[in-house]
Amino acid sequence: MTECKQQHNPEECTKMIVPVRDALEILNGKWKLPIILSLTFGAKRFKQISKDINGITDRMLSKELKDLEVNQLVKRTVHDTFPPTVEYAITEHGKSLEKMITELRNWGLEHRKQIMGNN
Amino acid sequence: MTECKQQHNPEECTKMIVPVRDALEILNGKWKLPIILSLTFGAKRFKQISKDINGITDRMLSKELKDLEVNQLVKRTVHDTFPPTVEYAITEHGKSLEKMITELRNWGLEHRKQIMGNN
DNA sequence: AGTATTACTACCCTCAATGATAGTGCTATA
DNA sequence: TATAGCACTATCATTGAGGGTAGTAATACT
Repeated sequence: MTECKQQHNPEECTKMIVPVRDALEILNGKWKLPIILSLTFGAKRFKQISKDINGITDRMLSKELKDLEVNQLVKRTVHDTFPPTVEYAITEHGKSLEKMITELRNWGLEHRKQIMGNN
Repeated sequence: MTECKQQHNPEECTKMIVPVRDALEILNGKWKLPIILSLTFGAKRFKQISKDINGITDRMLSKELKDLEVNQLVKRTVHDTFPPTVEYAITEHGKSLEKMITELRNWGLEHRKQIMGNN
């Protein structure tokens, strides 16, 4: 971490923030990270993902999967069986989110403890 | 990481997702992580933060700071000088987000490279 | 006298995110 | 026969995130 104190170089700080905002733009909304996490446990089909993620609607899942595909985080594969089955898998690039999601998850667990404690 | 394969134990996966969703609920929106990152470089005043974060309006900054305060990620201190100055600082609990934000930031930088490459 | 700064609050508005519900074409199962 | 599952798509409605503009009380600068 470089320095970015109030009195020093405020523009440094602005620059640090940019890639965070980039990332947030790709991963925005309630559902993208849960979907990615679900797929880190193996390729899955549409209905399977929707069962993993409590409360997501088909409409949202469909849309979010499309977004993730466009951003190369998820790969969609159609198998030409009868009936055709569709499988979603995480890409290498998607896997690079694993560490970050783990940190987020741990923080979520910590936060719950923290809030419980301070009542 | 415990196992959570399609054929094995789908409920495991659901459980893994819960704390991620908890975290996302606290940190949602475009602005909270940028604000926290800005404050990891030292306590700052309102206008200073708004200068660090390009594009945020006073209205949003005010609201997000309030949210962060409620969730004990940011501490607000009023100094009774004339005129009174208000200082925002990150809490210990807020600091526990640092690793996660660093991971997110690195991913943001990686992602930019990735997307540039595949055109 | 006029303008700027600080740390906001109030009001109004728009649009994107999300939710609810239903439908489709096909197959498998009871 | 009918019921259910799959992988969606379409339509409609709602909500909330976020933006635009303005105002305020106090002081400080020019």
